[in-house]
Amino acid sequence: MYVVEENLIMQRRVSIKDVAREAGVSIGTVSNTLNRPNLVSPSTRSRVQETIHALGFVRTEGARQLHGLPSPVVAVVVPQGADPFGAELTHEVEKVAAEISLGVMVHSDTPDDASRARYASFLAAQRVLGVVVAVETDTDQVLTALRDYGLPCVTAGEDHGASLGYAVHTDDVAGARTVVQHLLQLGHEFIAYLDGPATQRSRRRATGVAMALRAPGVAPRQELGLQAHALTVDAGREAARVLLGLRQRPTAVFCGDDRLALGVLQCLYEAGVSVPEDMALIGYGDSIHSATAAVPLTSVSRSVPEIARHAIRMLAVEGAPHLQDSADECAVVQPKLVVRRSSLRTVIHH
Amino acid sequence: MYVVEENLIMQRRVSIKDVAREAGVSIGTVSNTLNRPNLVSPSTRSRVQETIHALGFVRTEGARQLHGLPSPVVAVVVPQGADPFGAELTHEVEKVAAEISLGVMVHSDTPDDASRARYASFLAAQRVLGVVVAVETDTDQVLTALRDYGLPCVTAGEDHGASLGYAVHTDDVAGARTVVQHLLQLGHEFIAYLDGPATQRSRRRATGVAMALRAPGVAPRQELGLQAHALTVDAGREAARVLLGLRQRPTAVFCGDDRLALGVLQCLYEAGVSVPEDMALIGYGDSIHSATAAVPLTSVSRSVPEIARHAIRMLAVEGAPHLQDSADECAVVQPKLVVRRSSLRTVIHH
DNA sequence: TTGAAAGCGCTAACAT
DNA sequence: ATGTTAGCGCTTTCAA
Repeated sequence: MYVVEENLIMQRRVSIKDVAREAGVSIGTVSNTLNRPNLVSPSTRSRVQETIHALGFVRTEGARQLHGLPSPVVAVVVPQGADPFGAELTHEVEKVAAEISLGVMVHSDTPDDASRARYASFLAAQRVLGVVVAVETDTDQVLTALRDYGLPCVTAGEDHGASLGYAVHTDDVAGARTVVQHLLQLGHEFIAYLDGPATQRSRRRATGVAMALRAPGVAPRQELGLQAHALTVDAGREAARVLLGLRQRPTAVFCGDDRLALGVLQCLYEAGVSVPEDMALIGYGDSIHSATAAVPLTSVSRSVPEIARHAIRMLAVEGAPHLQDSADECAVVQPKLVVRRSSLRTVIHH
Repeated sequence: MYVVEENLIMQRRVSIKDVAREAGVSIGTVSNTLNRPNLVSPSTRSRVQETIHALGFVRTEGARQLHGLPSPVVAVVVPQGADPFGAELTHEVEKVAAEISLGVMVHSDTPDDASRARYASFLAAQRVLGVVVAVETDTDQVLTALRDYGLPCVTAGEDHGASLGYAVHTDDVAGARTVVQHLLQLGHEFIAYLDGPATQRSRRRATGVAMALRAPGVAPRQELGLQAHALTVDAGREAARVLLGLRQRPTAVFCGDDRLALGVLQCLYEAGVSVPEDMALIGYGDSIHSATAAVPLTSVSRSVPEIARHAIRMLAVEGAPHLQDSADECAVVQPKLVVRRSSLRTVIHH
């Protein structure tokens, strides 16, 4: 208490020295109390701890790092603008990181080399443990920028192309296949599949769709593939107009992204087409939008919490290079179909 | 180049010393080149800069802080779980922070003192410049925890109670009033107002609603106040059922939160009540959900980018205590009504 | 314009 | 079990 007041006036931080002086021990003992308590006698230990508490001492992380100790911080890079996946991943990474006392920095990616170099060097200066990269496009450029500064990276959610390294993503083939299997079980005879511009992920979804449709025992049915110009609500709405203009309309629409599905839903609402009665609608990603849509959307969960857990684990491994020469690792998590009202044939009132 | 290879093998970081040796100058000169380039002769300066580049040298922020330099990092504390406002604010804070080369750490708040103390001490150890607090409830407890560790705080969006300090929020009285004025202009005769549990913010909205309805020149009309048990989609859906059970239904519903409005929309959709034809619907917050809802929602934007800008400015001021004795500051930003289809009397097809 | 040197808060090796 | 001490990478006087 006595010294606290002094500090309030002097505006000087309480350092390990102050604790040492006040507790009548050396700074080495204070450091030991902090880092290797078992080396300190119980009586001294508790006295030091009390002093620490009384003075409100908090370690300066910066000073620890000078001794090569890893900084307890990871970074997440997400696309600029509203991105449900990026937001959810950030949140989940933060939760996992907190469990092992790691902090999380966020950076949004601007698609330009200069700004990438800027945040990469910033993170390098902060000596962060590693970076979780969750950008939707340009993944390779982002990875290159970060690795230029020697930052350990793990790609989350998106595909990395040629550049190898740690990565964790969802099994989109399985995800898409499950959706179509679900629709087939419901007896749909005409299924439309709407996805965005070709990416590794959309190609995997297309594969899954095809696998389900061509599976042995599945009778051939009507199908239609549509490509939206982007993974946005607007693009989804536009695509839906095409759908509604058809001579014969599909009885179910599977969208490769929740945002597309939301756009489709907007269009159907305006046109007075009921979901799921007139048309079933399924999204992908199980973003925050799925459950809160006017008609709660059946969607495929990418298991973001699992992705986050893998990512942090990989970074922790990189941080402590046990097997420096171990091969590049890539984890794949299984998606989960979340069935909601938008694909139910019989309307259930809860 | 030569030394780079060595470092790759030795796994040792390039320090200011290496640069000095390689460039044939003292470390003081390197430091000056970095921080006060004008004190260094052009020729030396460029030679040092080249060496820095060649060696891939990046300053260790931690070492700088030992000299009392402020850490270029701010933190944001948001509620745990999906919170559209928290997510948007984090994103906007990050954007503003990046402009002045500040990094951003995120922490989600768990409503328990121990975990609050944990992240507060973590942030204190990181010597962050300050903390933007954007929690929905328990604001005072969070502020107390952070201030216990001497962290400069600014409350964003939510109200702080007794505890003073920097704060920035939206003028909710004006926001709510604008909504009701909008509905009155559209000729609505029976307006329902649905909000969550009483908070300072909901009380301000109620005031705004009352002001608009009791304004001089406004003829008395039918009105109805409803209170949902929480600001969630589910709570909104439940409340909407009450609304639909009424002998006479309101022609417009104003919700104190977008999530409530989404719930109402779900219920109306199931019941076959068209928005806006049968019932106008307005939300609050202009979250990501507003524009993407099946019927794009008219809502009140809280001007999150402005809030973020104020918050960062306040933190920067705290960081550099010019006027230590200046009074506690509180900024209020004006909300904006964003009109979308859900409140349009005539349906416009785009 | 530059270099030398002290010291920031802390850890860890070493001495006692 | 505890104290002493040499740095870690950097900034910042102070001298030259």
